[in-house]
Formats: sequence, C-alpha cells, structure tokens
Amino acid sequence: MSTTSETRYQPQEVEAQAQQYWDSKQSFKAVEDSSKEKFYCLAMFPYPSGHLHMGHVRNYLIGDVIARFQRMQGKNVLQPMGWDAFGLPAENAAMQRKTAPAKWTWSNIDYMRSQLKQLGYAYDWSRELATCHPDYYRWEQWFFTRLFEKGLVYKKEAEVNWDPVDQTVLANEQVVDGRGWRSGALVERRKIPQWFIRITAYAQELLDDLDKLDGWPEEVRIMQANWIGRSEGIELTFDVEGRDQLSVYTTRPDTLMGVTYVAVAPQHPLATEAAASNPAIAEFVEQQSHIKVAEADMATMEKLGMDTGFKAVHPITGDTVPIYVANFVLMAYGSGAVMAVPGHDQRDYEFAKKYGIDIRQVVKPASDDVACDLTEKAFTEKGILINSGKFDGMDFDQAFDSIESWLREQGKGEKKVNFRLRDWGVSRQRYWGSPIPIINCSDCGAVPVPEQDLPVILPEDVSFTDSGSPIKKMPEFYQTTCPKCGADAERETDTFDTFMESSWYYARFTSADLKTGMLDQRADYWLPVDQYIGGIEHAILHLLYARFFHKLMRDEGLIGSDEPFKRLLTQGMVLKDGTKMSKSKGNTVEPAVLIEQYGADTVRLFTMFAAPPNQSLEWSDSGVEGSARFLRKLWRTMTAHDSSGLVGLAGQALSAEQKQLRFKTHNTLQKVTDDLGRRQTFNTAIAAIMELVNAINKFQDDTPGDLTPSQTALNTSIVHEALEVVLLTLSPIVPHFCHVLWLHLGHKEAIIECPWPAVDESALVQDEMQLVIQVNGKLRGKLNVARDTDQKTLETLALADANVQKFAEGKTVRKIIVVPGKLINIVVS
RNA sequence: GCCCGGGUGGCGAAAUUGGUAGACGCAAGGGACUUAAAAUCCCUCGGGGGAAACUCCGUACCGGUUCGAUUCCGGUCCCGGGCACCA
Repeated sequence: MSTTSETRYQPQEVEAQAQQYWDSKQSFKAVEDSSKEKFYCLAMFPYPSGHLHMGHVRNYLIGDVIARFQRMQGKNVLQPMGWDAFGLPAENAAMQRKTAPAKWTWSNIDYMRSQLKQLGYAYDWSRELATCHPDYYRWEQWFFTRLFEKGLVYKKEAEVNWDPVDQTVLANEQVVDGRGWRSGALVERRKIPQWFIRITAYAQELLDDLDKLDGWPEEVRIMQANWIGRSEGIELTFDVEGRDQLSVYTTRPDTLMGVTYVAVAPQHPLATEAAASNPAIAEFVEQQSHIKVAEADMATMEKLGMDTGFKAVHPITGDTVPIYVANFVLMAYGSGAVMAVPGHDQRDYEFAKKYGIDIRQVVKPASDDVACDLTEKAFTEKGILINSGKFDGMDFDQAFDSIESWLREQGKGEKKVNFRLRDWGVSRQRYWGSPIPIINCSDCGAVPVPEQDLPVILPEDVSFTDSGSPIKKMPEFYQTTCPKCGADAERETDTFDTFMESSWYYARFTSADLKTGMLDQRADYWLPVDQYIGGIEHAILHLLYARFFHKLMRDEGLIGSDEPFKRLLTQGMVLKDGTKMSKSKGNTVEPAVLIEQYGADTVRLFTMFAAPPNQSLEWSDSGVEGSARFLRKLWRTMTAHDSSGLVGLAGQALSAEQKQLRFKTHNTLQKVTDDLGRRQTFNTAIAAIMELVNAINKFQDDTPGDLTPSQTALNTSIVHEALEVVLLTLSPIVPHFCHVLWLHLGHKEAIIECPWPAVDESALVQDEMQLVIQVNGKLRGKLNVARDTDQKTLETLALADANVQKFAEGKTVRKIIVVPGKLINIVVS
C-alpha cells in the first residue's frame, strides 16, 4: 500500500483510531509469563483531588514512555494505575461542599480516570485499585494485626497540635503561624496515646541496603542516610541532687570536661517539677507548648531557656553544673536531655553567651594554622584535649576510648549506636482513613481484631462537620465486645496515616484481585518494581516507609526480595512563569483544554521535550505550539512519502549524500536508544529525532529532479529506512501518531507489536573525522583527516596550520597533547 | 536552623568520563509566497571590535587545581525540595 497524496494531521481522529485498536486487542493487559523477562514500571499513584494537573501528566508520561520503550525491548511489561484515595483534602471538601468524603472521592476518581484514558497511557486497567476500598485496606488492617502479634507495634503517648476552639487535632499544614487555620486559635501541644510501628528496629538494614540501590539517584540515598542518621557515641548519666539520674547521649565525649550546663526539654519531668514551684518557669513551659509539632519550627525559633535551679553532678569531676530548661531540646529525641559544651558547640555557645554561663575550652586545634578564638565562636572541629586532666594530649579517638572505658568502669556510661530515625506514628485522629483494627477492653487491654472479623469497615454515609471525626461520635461504630473475653469494649476510632496505604500498593498491583490474602505468588514474579517514578518531594518519607514495609512483608513471608524499587527516577516540578503551578496563583494549565486544542500527542511531545525529567519544567504555550508544528510537518513528510518499489540497501554502492543520511539514521538510533534506556533524557532523544527529520527533509530537497528510476528507488529506500526509524523511536512518546503513520508506510502489523530496531554498524563507519586544534587550550583551527591518521602526522598537520603558527610565533612548543578522535592541543610559552 | 538539589543567550535547554560552550526548540528581526490573513518556506540571531578573515570577553559571584574547567576542589550569594500529621 502506498500513496503520494498528503493528508492533514487530525489528532482527534488519529488518537481515537489508535486507542480503539489498543482497547480491542487488550494490548496492555499484563499476564505473568515465566518465559519472558518481566518489567514492572510504576509511577506514584495520584491522590484523587478532582482533576489531573500537569505534574500528574508529566509523571505518568515519563512512566509511559519507559514502559513502551521496554515493551519494544521485548520485555513483559506491567504498568498499573490506582488511587491513593484516603486523606485530608476529602475531609476539607466534605465540609465545603457538604458531601461525604467517599462520594466526593469516587466521583473524582471517575473523572481523573477518563482524563488518563485520553492521554493514551498504556495501563493494565484490570488491576486498578483504590486504597479507600475495603478490599484494599482490609489487608493493611490484617497486616497490622500480624505486626501486633510480633511486637512490632506499640502504643505510647505522643504530642499533637490541638485546636482548643475546634476541639480537633490539626495537621502541621493546618497550623499557620502557630494558629489553627480555621479557628485562628493558638494551638497547644497535647499528648495523646497513639500507635507506633518499630521502624527503628530496621534502621541499620534500611541504612545498609541503600548501598544496593545503585539504580537510585545519589542525592536520594544521601538524604535517606542522613535521615536515618546513624551515629556512634556514648550514653552517660549525670546524677541530680535529690532526683532521678539524667541520661544524655553525646557523639563528642572528648568534650565532656567542657560541660558547663545540662539542658532538658520543656516537657521533661524535671522541667515540670521546676514549673510547679516557680511561676516564671511555669509560664515559660506554657509558652513553649504553643509551638507546633514540626522540626523546622523548633529549629528556626529563638533559642530560649531558664535555670531550673536543679544541679547535675559531672560524672568525672563531681562538680555541679546548672540544669536549664531549653526550647531547643526535643523530648521525642533521645532522653529529652542534653549535655552542653559551649566551648565546642555553636548552639551551646550562643546559649551560654546569652545566659552568662561559663565557656570552657577543652580541645585545641591539632595544628597551628587552624583558627580558634573562643571569644568569637565555638571551636567545633576535632583536635587535641587540654584542661581535661588525665585525658590531656589525647586526640579524638584516644579520648573517646579512654573516656568511654573510664565511664563504663564507673557504671556511668557506655558506647551506644544512636539513630536519628524515630518510630513511625501511624495513628490519626481523622475520619477519612482506614480504621485501626484494635479493640480496647478494660480487662484485656488492646486486642487486635481477629482475622475473620476483618475488615473493620469505615462507615461512609456520614455527615461531616468541622468538629472532629464522625466515627468518634458513632456508638454503632465503636461499641463492640472484646474478642478475648466477650465483655463490652470499644474500637479504636483513630485511622491509619495514609502513608500506610502508599507503602504497599505497588505490591498489591501484582495480586489486585486476590480475595483470600494480601499477596500471592504473582508478587514474586513482578517484584521488585523495575522502574519507579515520582516527585523528589517523596525522597524521604514515602520512599523510606515503602522500603520498610517491603522488609516487613518479606519477614512475614509474603515476598522474597529485600527492596521494593530497583531503579528510581525523581521527577521535577511543573512551573509556569517561574513558580509552581497552583490554583491559588492562577497559573494552571488544564490538560483537558490542551488535549482538545492540540491532541494528546502534542501534549506528550512537549512535556517530554521541554526539560530532562528530573529537572523542573517551565510550561510554555508557544513551546506547545512548536511541538504541534513539528508533528504537522512530520505528518506531511510521512504522508507524501511513496513506499512502493523499495530496494534492499545491503551491498549497494552509495553516494556521499546517501551514506551521510544512513549515518545520521543509525547514529540517531544509537543515541535515542541510549537516551531512552540508560540516560532517561527524553528531551535529548527528541532533539536527536528532530535533527534526523531535518536531515531527511534536506536530503529530499537536495535530490536532483533528473534521476533514473533505479536511482530514485535507492533514494526512496534510504529515506524509507530513515522514516521507519523516526516512527519506531518516536512511538513511545507519541504513540497514536506513530500507530497511524506506521500503517500508512505499508505495514500490516501495528507498531505497538514491533520490536525496537537494530543499529546497522556498517552505516556508522566513516572514513574522515574532524579534529579541533588548540593552542594553550584555546580553539585555533579545525582539521579534516582520515580516520587512521597517526599521531605524528596529526602533530605535523596541526603545527602547519596558519593560525597555529600565528599564535605560536616567537614561542617554544613545550608539549603536544593529542586526544584521539577529538583534539590536538599545542602548549607553547 | 539542618539535610539534598539547582543557577549556561531574550526564553526552555544541550555539551554523556575534564577536551569545539549554546545542539534541538521557542520568541524576535528580515525576506519569499498570497488581494489579504492563516499556514508554509528561506536567512539572521550570546556581548564587544572588525568590511571580512578573524579576534577579545562570556556558563551566578570570588579563589584554586589543570596543557585545557559549564564539568573537579574551597568559599559566598540567590532559588527550589524535605524536616516525621499535605500527599
């Protein structure tokens, strides 16, 4: 089949045709097949907030291009989609619109699903899941009860932001400048009992296994390692006159002799006791309770403290030092108390200056050229001990060991590995989440809901107001009996942190229809995910929780692998006019409007072309126009091409121009293969294909009109080869466009079934090469020479260059550096 | 405050392992076609000097290493992400 008549590019028709074909063939349904290499490609599932935004479009495009590329590499590809459907926005929408969170969520899902379908993503929709469905969260509840039995979960008091007017717990996001975002009331920290999962029991493994993740960006691994924050130090005790001992942890025991005070958190028992008898301290502690529960707020506020009047006894000297209550000490971290060494810690230094506390130098620089002036600032580097009695003269390592063994012999301390990582608090005092499957019995305590009683279904027909979770006011929900003793008991009315759902959805996609368990053997066929894609904002929390959950599932015998995500691509934000697209800034772009105007393929092309995937993308309306122009132009070239009477290219004697086009074709193919596979720089792949299209058009424009039929057939065949490479390499990016044009080029088989083309190495052989000539590293000339020219000849030719002689005149040639295939640098002086 | 990124023409970007800075695209200017518009095609396009050949400067800023630095090292400034209850 062939044609010589051009047709106009009509994206709506083209996209309908391609999508109908894929639907009718169920092209993207993934079936486990042990004879094929699998590829599991996953982009972070969306929160169904209402409609897709460009960040979603970009995220899923990156995944789709990778999935389609891997399919062409012969892999058995799974690419699923689902909904991270529990969360705070549904509750806010429920209040604003007076609809139940469930109803709002499900209608958002319906709309967003239709948007995804318009964009032509190659999803296996048969595996779709939504985390708010009982079929999903029942297994999360079941898993939590398994962890309960293993002692990996526990309940303890932890602080939340409390809005005293609305009588609700607020998320950090809902606290603005220390006040509730609706009520405007000053928030209070309040302690309530909450469930925790022991992620700290896996801290070392989570840290160690980062080394295995060589498919992850280095910065994400570094961020996770710093977050886990392993340190080696000493835990030691200070006696307190007439009170319990204080335990503190330090990574700098070498500075122990420089301790001039001890500081405790405002929530520490000693602070509470001091406040009871001292109104000024009571007021200070009260003030500190209005700071929201966020580290950033703690760390940026002014460092304040007060002397409690209690004295701590230095474990070595026996001297007493004051105990301060200080707002920079975190109760949740370690013991809620720290030893302070103003001479060698900058924060302690500033605090000591402010409150007139002694500053004592006990470490001096190891060499004279390091500055150390304690009247200016603390000396925080490691050095040599002074003013430290028998430890004088020791370096850090010697002092660490000597002080550790001294303390250990006295029973006052020992070496300890510490992690910054804290256990994962999973209780939320909210409605729109999975109920925590625990029953509280006055006799038996916390009892997990037995498996046969799961799931604990969240009532969906509720009226939602701003005064807290409706299920906390529904006796029909929380009144029950104890599974152990049968007495009247109450369910937990807290729900899970939504990070719970997003920590294992990737695994559930492999067994999405399973009614009898969380996962089955299909999990080990597909897992781990080969390529995971999502925003860099998830670099720590989501990705760390998912890694942790994977190890928990492994230890439950559900899966065999250690890590969930083999390769990770962190996507940049979509910006317009230099800032993040958002409704409040009014700079959003509606995917639906764009698709209607240009078609999905133009949106796909521009989005992938405008920036590399890990960088932020600046949206540009005229850039979209340019992508549409490229597709129109290419459509014309393709439809004008006559693919009848093609001849084989093997063994043909080709002209220089013909060789050049074949070189460009196969050179482009080689580059695009590398860009899409190894480098994942889709923007440069598209640029290279554009160059090839330009070369094809130029080749055709330059072809003389008076050719013999056999010359014409040869030219047409070379162009045809190039056009096929263009369509095949472009097909993961603009799949509808390529689907229709591929048939137009005379193929019976759909392009979606075609393998990735192979590079013809013989087309890449060139006889000549261009070298750059430099004098002292500056470009002074160029040289066209045969590929096999030897170094001596190259040097001679370079020195003979007129411009080189001009710059070398009156100077001596010191050295000639030849970089094979690249340049010749002549060093003169 | 702490941890992690980023900064290159008018704009989005490219330069893959230290080797030709600005590929590809957008915008702009000039021209062709057209009664006109749209569409399309051709040319120019970092700054200074020069008729041109060519040359000097230029990758946030300051300094260093190197024959050679957008790339490596030290410091500074600005922008972005995260900081455990936004997802």
